[in-house]
Amino acid sequence: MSQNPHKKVASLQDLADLAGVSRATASRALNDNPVISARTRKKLKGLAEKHGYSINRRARDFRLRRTSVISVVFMLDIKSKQHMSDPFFLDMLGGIADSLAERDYDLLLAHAPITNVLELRDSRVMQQSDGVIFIGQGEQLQQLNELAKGENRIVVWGFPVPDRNYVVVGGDNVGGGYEATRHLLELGRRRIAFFGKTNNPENAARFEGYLKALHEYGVGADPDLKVDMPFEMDRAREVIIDVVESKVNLDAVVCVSDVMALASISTFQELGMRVPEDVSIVGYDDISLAAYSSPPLTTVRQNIRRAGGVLVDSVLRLINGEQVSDTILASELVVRKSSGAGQVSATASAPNRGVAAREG
Amino acid sequence: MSQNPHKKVASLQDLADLAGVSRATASRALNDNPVISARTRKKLKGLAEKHGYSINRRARDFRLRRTSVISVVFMLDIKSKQHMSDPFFLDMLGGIADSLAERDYDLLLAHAPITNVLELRDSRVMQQSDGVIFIGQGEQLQQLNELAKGENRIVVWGFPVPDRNYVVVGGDNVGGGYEATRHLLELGRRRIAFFGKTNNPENAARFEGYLKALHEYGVGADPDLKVDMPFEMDRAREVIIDVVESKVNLDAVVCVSDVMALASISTFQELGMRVPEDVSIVGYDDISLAAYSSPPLTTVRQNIRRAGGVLVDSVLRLINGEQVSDTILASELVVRKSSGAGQVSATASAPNRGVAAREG
DNA sequence: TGAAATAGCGCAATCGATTGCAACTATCCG
DNA sequence: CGGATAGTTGCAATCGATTGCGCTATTTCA
Repeated sequence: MSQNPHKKVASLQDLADLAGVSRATASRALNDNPVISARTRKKLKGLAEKHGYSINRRARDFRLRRTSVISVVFMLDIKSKQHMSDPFFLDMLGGIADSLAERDYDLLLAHAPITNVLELRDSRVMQQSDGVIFIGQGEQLQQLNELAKGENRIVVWGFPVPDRNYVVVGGDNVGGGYEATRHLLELGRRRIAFFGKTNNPENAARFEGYLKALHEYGVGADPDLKVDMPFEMDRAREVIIDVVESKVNLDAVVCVSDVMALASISTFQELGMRVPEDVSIVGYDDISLAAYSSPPLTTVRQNIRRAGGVLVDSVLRLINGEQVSDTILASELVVRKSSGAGQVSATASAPNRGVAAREG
Repeated sequence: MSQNPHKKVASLQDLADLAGVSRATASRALNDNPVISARTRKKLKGLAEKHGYSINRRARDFRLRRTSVISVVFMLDIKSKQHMSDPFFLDMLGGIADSLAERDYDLLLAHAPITNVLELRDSRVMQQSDGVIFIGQGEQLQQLNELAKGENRIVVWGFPVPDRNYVVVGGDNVGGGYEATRHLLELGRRRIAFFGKTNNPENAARFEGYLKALHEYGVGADPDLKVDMPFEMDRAREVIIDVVESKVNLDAVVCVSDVMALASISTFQELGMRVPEDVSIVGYDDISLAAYSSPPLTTVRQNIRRAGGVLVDSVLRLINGEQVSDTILASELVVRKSSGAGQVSATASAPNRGVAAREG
């Protein structure tokens, strides 16, 4: 009945009046300040509940000089489709958004200026948020590092390059590249190409894993088999066609993304090559379509949603003044067979969740 | 040299002191209040520029009792991959994020509670933002409408169902379904299936367009050809297999999404059917992979980024107290041929951008 | 029993802006 | 030359919370 009395309880003052105490007491009671007696606290919390009052986050943030906002910056141009259409990013964003919501933070979404990340310095991304998560390092390692200098609230999804001013959370790219390549080697392939630009540290690490596997199996690395793929799929196709027409001998491909792998499959098929009989392909990311391509795509899976959680966790701990160390999340090779049978997971590289000691 | 004088100019008061005026004057000057003389205004703006001062948005928002935040709610569960992995959503989100940034608004990302949208009522989505954009109506038309009741700051990407309490921006689903089907009819197909759940108004509209085209060509609609596809691709495959094994005669398929179309293609191929020789398929959305599948996918394209802009525009006008009417954005059939040649666009359905008169 | 310690709460300043109203200063005109 | 008018600017309240400090009772202990 009296669920909602006469006037709305909109502010702390209203609530305090209702309880016959001061605003200060009301504030302390709701915040579990131990200086307030249990009786008073209970009374105020009860009233708040009853009248559907909850404290005004904006006002509190204003008073406490914080924003309760974390910026998320995609380092890949959100306008051009270069990479953004990759479902990978949406999964990542979903993971981050959920984790932030749980911690009662808002999310400010942005994409990096293509020319220079430093332009962000005077933007809302840096000025109106408590912390920043970058997805990918892009090709601007220097500027990103410069931007992070002196700040202590920046976390980056990517690769732990030396001398950085930010905390890194990343997949095990070396391990992923290694497993992907090893899988092909185990299948008996020896002319294994690497498709992808290695001008960013993540792909470079995957390439390193690729080389490592080759070496381990005593297979020499042929420079012709390292193909610098553009992000845009139109142009990637052209490059593939070039490669095939130049008679480079190849029987397998490690791709830096599923999107590229799928595009490669269809290009090869159009050129009259059979997949996987003539050329066997491994992707990266395990996007949902990977399972339903023909043939189904074997790929390296990263636990993206979990990664989102770790990113959030790291940035919030940073803000909180804690020491935070980097995190490398394990990747997992997902092997799929054309047989149409189910999919089989195998070999996970070692997890390595480094957590620094917390200090009171 | 004197780029950055002694102490930081952090507040309006600092700036006012510097200029020898009051805080009030400083505020008015920066906000181009005409009551301030040009000389004073220029002086203050100059000082602000010189000292890198910009007004504190949080404080302003607090004073003005607004948030400068627009919530974006995905009506498809962001956790399960059901539909979320569809690149469609990321494109949409990108369009919205950019438009909001241009208008100096923040974005609060959320996904709808699966059980009941009404749970949002007491959440930050409704309470701590100035307006809300829903992406998709989900299957909760009633609750969504209930939630929107009395509010005047809600815009939904979807289908304009009758008696709604919100503004709708949507694609021309009837037109899209129609064009897709007509394309297949023109190819001589007559046993055209429709793959997709029609329990939401958008897909129902596409189905309506499908029926319309059939009717126009004098082809009867066979209930067996309307297949209620689950969102999850694993189960969708099973359904396709069922359909094929039940010997339903079909020579073409209209799919409600590209993801479903691509999964269908590979399933058909695995079952030994040739695409497009035996069965011709049309998708919906034109995700980037559509162009690079084998065979390349003919599909219906919606201008997603533009849609994002229109959504933002609509919700901001609503907040501003203006009258806003619904918008239906044209869709376009993108025809792709297996030949490997370029792609050809054809036939756009009529645009229909309804804009209500603005009132001073 | 009286002084000191403690518990519980209120006063009032503060965060950084906006804005109605009052006040002040030129300028203008009869 | 005096008052009216218009053009500028300042005063101070306000948005909704948090928090240092001080003030009363009440309890504790010698």
